[in-house]
Amino acid sequence: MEWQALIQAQPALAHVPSGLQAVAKRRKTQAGEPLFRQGERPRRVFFVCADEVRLLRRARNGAEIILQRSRGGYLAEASLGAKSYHCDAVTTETAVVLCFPIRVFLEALHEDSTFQQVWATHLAHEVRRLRAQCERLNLKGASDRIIHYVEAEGVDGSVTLHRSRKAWARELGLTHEALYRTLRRMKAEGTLHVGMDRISIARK
Amino acid sequence: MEWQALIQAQPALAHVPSGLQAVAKRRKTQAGEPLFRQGERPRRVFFVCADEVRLLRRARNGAEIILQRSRGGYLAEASLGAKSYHCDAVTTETAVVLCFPIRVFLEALHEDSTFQQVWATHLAHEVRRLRAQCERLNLKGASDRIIHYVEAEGVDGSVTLHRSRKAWARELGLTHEALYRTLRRMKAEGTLHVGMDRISIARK
DNA sequence: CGTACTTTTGAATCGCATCAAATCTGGTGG
DNA sequence: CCACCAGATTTGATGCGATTCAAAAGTACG
Repeated sequence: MEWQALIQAQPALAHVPSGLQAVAKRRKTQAGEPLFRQGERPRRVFFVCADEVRLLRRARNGAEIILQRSRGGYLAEASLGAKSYHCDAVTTETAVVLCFPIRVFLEALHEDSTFQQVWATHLAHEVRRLRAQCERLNLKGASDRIIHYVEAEGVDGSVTLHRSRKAWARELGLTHEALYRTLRRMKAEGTLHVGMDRISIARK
Repeated sequence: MEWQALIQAQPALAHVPSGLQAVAKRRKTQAGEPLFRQGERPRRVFFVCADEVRLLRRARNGAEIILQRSRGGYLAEASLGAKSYHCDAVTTETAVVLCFPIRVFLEALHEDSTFQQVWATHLAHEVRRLRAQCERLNLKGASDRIIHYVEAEGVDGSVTLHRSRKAWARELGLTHEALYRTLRRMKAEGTLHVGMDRISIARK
């Protein structure tokens, strides 16, 4: 497995100890293939490299309750101390994931204090990011969410978008139509500077 | 400081090593008092015991960007590895917080492997909870959010609410009016069983 | 008993989702 | 090179549902 390229594409994989790298396995899944099921004893930790994996529960009324949609990053971090998975993990498309045996992962955390610290830092950053996103999603107006995103995720009132606007819209909890329209309006109002992939808030 | 009572009220404070307990200080703040400011070097980690503390940034256009509203729990976990705070922390009312010196906190994490593990587990659970909440807030309908909440936060299609419905509405990203109305409608439809503080989803 | 807050219901408004469709883009293969 | 296709981008018209404003009744607490 070519870890150089992996880390290049996924910075969150940096600092994974070599012993853990050695036992990690890449896996390409079929669409709808389950990675694990609710109630099973956790045996692996996953990292989503491409496409999408969903954590979900089946509600009593038949509905699918999506707990998380992951398109990159660690999956089910909480399964590291848990006795059993508390939800299902299924791929919506052909997904590419890394599989780490939980036992080795825990050993690595326990023995490698650097990795331990990197892991805690990773989790803390994730917590911060998610809390900001929750606050953002609590805003009702589309323009409020856009401004919040730029101020919270960007630097000095300016962000670079690395993905399509459609994907951005989904992260903002808006339809792409609403995002396009609001961007146009804010640009016209002079509230926002909109470049190809650079969005800035007009100062005052 | 009576830690027994504290842990009783705030389970997240369990497993804090005695050495760290010893140097923690309780602090009652005035309304609007800043705990720290953006750019400062982190010196303390905080735990909100009562009332509310907000993390925010000042946007260039003058708006206050709320990154997090905390009404209980650790605050600014990410400041543990950071060179500087990346936002302001201000109290909206008279708040009660615990202050831990960061240096001692880091030492405790480094030397006490149990605490280290408890901390990582705490962060992982927080990540899981927050991801579920983000998915929930992406749902457009009020009833969808209610069902999602019950299935994700409850057990076997049933939750016990420990706070007022008004507070619940805010967590769901709804006005309290919308929540009351939707609960009434779902109860009438037979979708939901609504008790005093117990909400259950009708099975099929 | 009065005050502050939650709970509950009503009516009107507004903004986003939805449906629809045209244009533009990058990539694939003939 | 051009034809073609899938996906992103952009704009329009419509409807629904949550917000907003308003107000009344219930509840906890000193």
